[in-house]
Amino acid sequence: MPGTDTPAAPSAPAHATPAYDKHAYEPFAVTVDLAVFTIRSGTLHILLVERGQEPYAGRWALPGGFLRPDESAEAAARRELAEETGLDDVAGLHLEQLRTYSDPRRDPRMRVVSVAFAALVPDAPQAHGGGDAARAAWIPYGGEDTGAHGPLAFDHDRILADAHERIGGKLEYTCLATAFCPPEFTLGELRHVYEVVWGTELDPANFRRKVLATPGFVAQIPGASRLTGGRGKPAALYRGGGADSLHPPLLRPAPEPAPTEGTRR
Amino acid sequence: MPGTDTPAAPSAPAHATPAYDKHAYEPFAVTVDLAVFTIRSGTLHILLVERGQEPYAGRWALPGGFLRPDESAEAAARRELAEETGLDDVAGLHLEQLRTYSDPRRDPRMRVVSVAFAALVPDAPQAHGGGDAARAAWIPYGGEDTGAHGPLAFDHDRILADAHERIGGKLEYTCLATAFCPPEFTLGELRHVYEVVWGTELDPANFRRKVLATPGFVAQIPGASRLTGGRGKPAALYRGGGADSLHPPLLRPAPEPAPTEGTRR
DNA sequence: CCAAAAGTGTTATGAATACACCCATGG
DNA sequence: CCATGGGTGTATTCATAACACTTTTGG
Repeated sequence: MPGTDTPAAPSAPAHATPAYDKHAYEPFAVTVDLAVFTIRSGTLHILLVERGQEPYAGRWALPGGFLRPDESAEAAARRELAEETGLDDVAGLHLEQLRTYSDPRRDPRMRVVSVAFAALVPDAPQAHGGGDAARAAWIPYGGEDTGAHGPLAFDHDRILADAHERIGGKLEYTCLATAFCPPEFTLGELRHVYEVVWGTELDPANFRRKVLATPGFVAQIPGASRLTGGRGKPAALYRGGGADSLHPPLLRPAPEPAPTEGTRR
Repeated sequence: MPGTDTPAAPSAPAHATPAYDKHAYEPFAVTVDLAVFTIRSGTLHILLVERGQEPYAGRWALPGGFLRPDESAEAAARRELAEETGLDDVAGLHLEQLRTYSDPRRDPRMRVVSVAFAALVPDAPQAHGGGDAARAAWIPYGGEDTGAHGPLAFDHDRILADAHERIGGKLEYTCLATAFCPPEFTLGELRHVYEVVWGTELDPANFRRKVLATPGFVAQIPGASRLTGGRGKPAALYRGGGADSLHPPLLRPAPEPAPTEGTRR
């Protein structure tokens, strides 16, 4: 392992320079798993595939696959993202490493270490057939309870929850929210991203001010405007502004009462 | 891969239930690498080991090692932490997964996927001999430039920089700083953690108020006080308060002038 | 007495909140 | 004309930053 030559690797000759004995150890499979979020019909959706085989046959699972011998986890994740969503412009999508799940018993078949990623897709393409045999679909995200998708296969409920938490947190101090939006969007749509991911309501006026006061968050498209939802005044259109960090941050409202414990502040 | 049974795994029979063909693929080695920080004589230090063999013989590297067949990356990291630091109470130390580094060419010898961790040690034990053959030592952290430790082996400069950035960020919105401190500490010492990690100076008065106003950040030890650095008034002693999140956050001062670009608000 | 650090107080500035209010559109 | 959402204005509240000042120690 890069780092040290420790006795932790049994029978690995510490002096072997060009290569270790590649088959001296029980092999690890390394995979990527993807939590792909989008907003469809006003709510948060997640891309899932239905498993055809045991274990967990019939359950929903996160899309994913093996690392190929010559690709990094990031490359594998982006490849899977393209395959599973059927999109072409995958290059521009937000894709971010979450963490690695390595419990020895997370897959009953063999030792599988999985690098999990979170991805955001602006406009969900059709449920799609997918490049793979497995059926893929956009499923409403369940949140705390496992919602419409029921318990997922393997440790994917955990991964999904971690991914949601990460995305929600990143909205606070980055301009990530625009990654959920089409190239041109209204401030109402941008606000809706926050509301859907956080599960809260935000004051439209204050949100507007905050976003506009942050240089580089959004840039207005001069003449353009669009009707949203039929009713109401046409809204000005914006593009992402190039910035990626948010100073000062846009903190989500604190989850009011501490459960069974002391006062806050 | 938990998730889908994709054709991404060549020659893996999709119907094989109890086990894949374990040796059908080029094996991946999975390791952990540790960025272990501490504060020694007032500055940030990092635990490094000196490499004895090629590649990168003579260079400093992050401590680390292989995952054993039956342990998770977290377990392996904690085991390595104990081995390399020589500490016993490793159970209570802060250890957090950073991310996974998987570039196909990051180790010239073979395919190595490494799960990196960041750890904090309150009082640095002696430089120690270490359980391993390699020499280990606490080296002053270099920051942007590679400082005293020179370029590290493999991609460890990158890992170390990522770890430092993560730690610095987490100080903002968690109570992590107490993990750098001994069980009993003064507010000046706690402030020093922030200053050393962030590389800035903080107003003692405001820092004090902020910390005390956050419920659960610290708890005063009634009668106790201690002299710090010889000079000055004796300071009250505190313990960690059990909370782990910081609401509202303690933001680090913005790095003053944007390099070549617009005004900041 | 002086330097240094702990600890207290005060003020000014800026941000977030919670509204009230007007505008433009579809029904 | 009314419901709906966009957009503007404003007052209150809260947090922070900046800095003056007192206290307690070692030299």
